[in-house]
Amino acid sequence: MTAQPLHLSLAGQTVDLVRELVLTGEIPPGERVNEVELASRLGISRGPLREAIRHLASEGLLVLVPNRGAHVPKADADEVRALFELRIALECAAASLAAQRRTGAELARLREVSAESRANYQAGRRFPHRLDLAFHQALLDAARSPRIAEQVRLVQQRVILLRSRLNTDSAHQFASMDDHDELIAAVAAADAALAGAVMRRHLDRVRDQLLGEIAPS
Amino acid sequence: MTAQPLHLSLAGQTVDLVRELVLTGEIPPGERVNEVELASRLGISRGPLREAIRHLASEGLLVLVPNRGAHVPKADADEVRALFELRIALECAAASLAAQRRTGAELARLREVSAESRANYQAGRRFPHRLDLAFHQALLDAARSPRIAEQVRLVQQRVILLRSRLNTDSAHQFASMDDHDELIAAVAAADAALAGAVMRRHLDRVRDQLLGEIAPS
DNA sequence: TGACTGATAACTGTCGACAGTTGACAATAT
DNA sequence: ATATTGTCAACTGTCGACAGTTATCAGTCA
Repeated sequence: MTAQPLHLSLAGQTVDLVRELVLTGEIPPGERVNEVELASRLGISRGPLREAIRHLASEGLLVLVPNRGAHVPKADADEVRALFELRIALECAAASLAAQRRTGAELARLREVSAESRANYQAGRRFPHRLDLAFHQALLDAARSPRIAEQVRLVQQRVILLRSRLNTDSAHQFASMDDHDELIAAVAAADAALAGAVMRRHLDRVRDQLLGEIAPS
Repeated sequence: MTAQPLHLSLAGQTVDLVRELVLTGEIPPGERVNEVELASRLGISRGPLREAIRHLASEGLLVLVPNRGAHVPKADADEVRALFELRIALECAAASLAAQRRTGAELARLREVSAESRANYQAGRRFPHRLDLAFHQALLDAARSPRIAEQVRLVQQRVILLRSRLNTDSAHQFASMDDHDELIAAVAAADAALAGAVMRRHLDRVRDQLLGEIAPS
């Protein structure tokens, strides 16, 4: 009953499992990860767990300290700024590419996500984070740049880690939806420069919002 | 004689070691990596080697296939284009940031590298790849964006892997040095938009050069 | 002669155990 | 009472061995 790589290797499954533990805050920032304890809790050996930990460390979701194991990083304002410089570089490029390459179907998908967001919001519910991610994902699909998409996914994970237990206020949500619609307009007009500029303004706003919630805590 | 984490863990050393094997072409593209053989050749156990392999895979220097191990990826033209879309996004952003943030010392360093390149070239020697890397590194330092710098390093590695045994013709080298000097001018003038644009043109050229050398092989 | 099928060898995936290091606690001296 | 030092427990780093999977090759049948 040792190996069962029926569909996905044990180490591969463990990566997703531990990733979820980190992103949901079940392993809170600053907390050290005990290999033997977590391994027995997951019912696996330390080998695959170690591989999973190393992998998540390469994604930036864990920090490795020699002989002292891994822990979830807790970010300060400087880290937020540095991370958003990377995110802005990637997503602005993606927005420009999307404006140049998008097909009609991809444009329709963007409008679909936007419409669902506004419907949700006007029905009194909040703007779910799920739909925000869906929008950025749809834009990434339209950009059709697999290497950029890869990196954006990794950066988005780290951003999620930052905002894991932060509540977003509704004024900012409204502004975000407006940004999204402006982006759709730029992409529809095939205006690469404008799409990049709008994305930049959007992410600047999101970053400042995050900074405002982190600093005075 | 099992563990000797005197300064760097065995797995950490192995990462650098295998990275060198891949980048120098000692393990050529397409070649499969045999864990037991390589482990015994390095005089270590399979555990640390596996961790090193996984790490390099996360850097894009190896590709993992379930139950079939790892191999060095060999890139086609599409992969070159996709990779350069990422590189352009990152390095253009870095160039713009460098134009905004550079100090006098950082500017002097850029000019120093450029001067050394031209001296080397005019002395009849070729434009060493080492100096090209040094220039991009100096620009990255001037940008002072640690997260972007991290990713640029990883992308540059993958580019090195592509051009591992390609000879660069001297006309292109001359053009590259001109691009570099234009970049310095833009950075010196603190013109972020121009710096980004020049970098984009530079990398477009480098990409096309690479594509020209790969296609007819 | 060619295609199919079963055995076999090579390799990856996983596990349990040992060795080395680190931080904390307690005992002692000042 | 405080600082110092020796001991120890907990944890990470590493190893060798076993289990499962995949690809190759020989043998058989049409």
